Amino acid sequence: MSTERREPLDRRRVADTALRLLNEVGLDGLTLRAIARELDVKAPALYWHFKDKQALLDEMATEMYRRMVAGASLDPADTWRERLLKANRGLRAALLGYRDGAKVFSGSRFTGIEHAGQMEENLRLFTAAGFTLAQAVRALTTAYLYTLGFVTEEQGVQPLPDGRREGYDVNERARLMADFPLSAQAGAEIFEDYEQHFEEGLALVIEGIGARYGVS
Amino acid sequence: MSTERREPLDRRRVADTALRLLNEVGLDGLTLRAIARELDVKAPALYWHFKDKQALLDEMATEMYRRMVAGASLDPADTWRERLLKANRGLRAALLGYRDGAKVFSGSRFTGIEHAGQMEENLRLFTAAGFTLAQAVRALTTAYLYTLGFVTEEQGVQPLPDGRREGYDVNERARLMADFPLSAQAGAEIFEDYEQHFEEGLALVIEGIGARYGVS
DNA sequence: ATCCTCTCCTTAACGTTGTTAAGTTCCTGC
DNA sequence: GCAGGAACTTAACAACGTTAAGGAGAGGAT
Repeated sequence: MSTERREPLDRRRVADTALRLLNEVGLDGLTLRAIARELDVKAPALYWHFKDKQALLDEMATEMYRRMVAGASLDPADTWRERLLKANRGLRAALLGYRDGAKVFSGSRFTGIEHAGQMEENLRLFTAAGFTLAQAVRALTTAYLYTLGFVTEEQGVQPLPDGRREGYDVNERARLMADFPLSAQAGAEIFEDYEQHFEEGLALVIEGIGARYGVS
Repeated sequence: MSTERREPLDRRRVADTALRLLNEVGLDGLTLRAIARELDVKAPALYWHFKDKQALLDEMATEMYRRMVAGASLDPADTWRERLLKANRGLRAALLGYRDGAKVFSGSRFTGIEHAGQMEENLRLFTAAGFTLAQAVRALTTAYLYTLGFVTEEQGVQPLPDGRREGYDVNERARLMADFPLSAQAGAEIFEDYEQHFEEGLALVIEGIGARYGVS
């Protein structure tokens, strides 16, 4: 009777399974018991590999980042503008790839220092393009924080790729805001077409970097 | 023996107390039982005023916003640049005023439409300054999302006004990153002097708005 | 062969959490 | 004096993160 022993878990496999489950049940439904069940193991077993749930979430965030980097085609010959566009579009896509992706990501910390590779590459490209190190850091983080804020808000309104959480019907909203004509009219500008609005905001940030730091 | 009856709670008073408690115990410690205790009431009593905990958090976010608006000195004669500076500095200060303020804020939704007043004012100022409505919305939200992302990250590293969460010692970090010289050197640019770095990023966004939309 | 030790997991349990159901008290209008 | 609603309490539930204790199996040393 099936004496075959499952081979031991490791942090990566756990994080991998947890990320898959995240898309099915969301962050609220992501309990240690549910993750353990998926791995054919009991919940306390996870404590052999992680000191607590936050450590598991940290590993999930790190794994998200690994996949993002792996899926990115970063050409060392990119201009800094292209790099900023690619990196932040890639980040947004990566976060949107998971339910509550932005929340998990921004609530966690990377395990290890793998992420430094990508950062180093970016800083190298920017300094080579004429930025001081301080300017490079400011440019990259400002765009990064904008993207993180954007997707956080986006996923707050649209937790799932399809469908919209209740309370954000644009017509209903406009009716309530009859006394605030501009705000009412702005509804479409806020709650529709996130793709294009993200691009526009990112363009603003990039434009600002070019203008303020005088780098073309 | 003290036949005096406490006068009934209301949503505002509950949210007010919860916000005060938030600063003492943080979001994790903010349980319904703790809030109720503070109000000299049992936990289920809160369900008379709120349908669930999220509704209470929503009211807290709304109250945070109310206070922010009340504490802001928005001159209708502001230039759009001054307005963006004031509004976003004010937002950051408001969020930093509470432990986990950014998390509570971005995880919640406003109750009612009070917030539309401020928004209307901003849109009016921007359109009067020559922005189209779409541009005005994009300018305001881009800055808003940057600020939200910034403070979220800031409070992730520095949950309390003083002291720093473990794992972010800048020297230790630099040692680990010996193989990534630029990243190592960038540590100070990332984890020190949030005040100034916030200002610099905000300046970038504002500069981008001016440049891209051709409004001086 | 026997014993030891280390890895990896299970069983059982603890305290706490958000939430619901049912009952209680007090005030108001008729 | 009675009905009814408003504003609570008491009691309980299932589920959660986490800990303590122990057990199965592999590998090496004696």
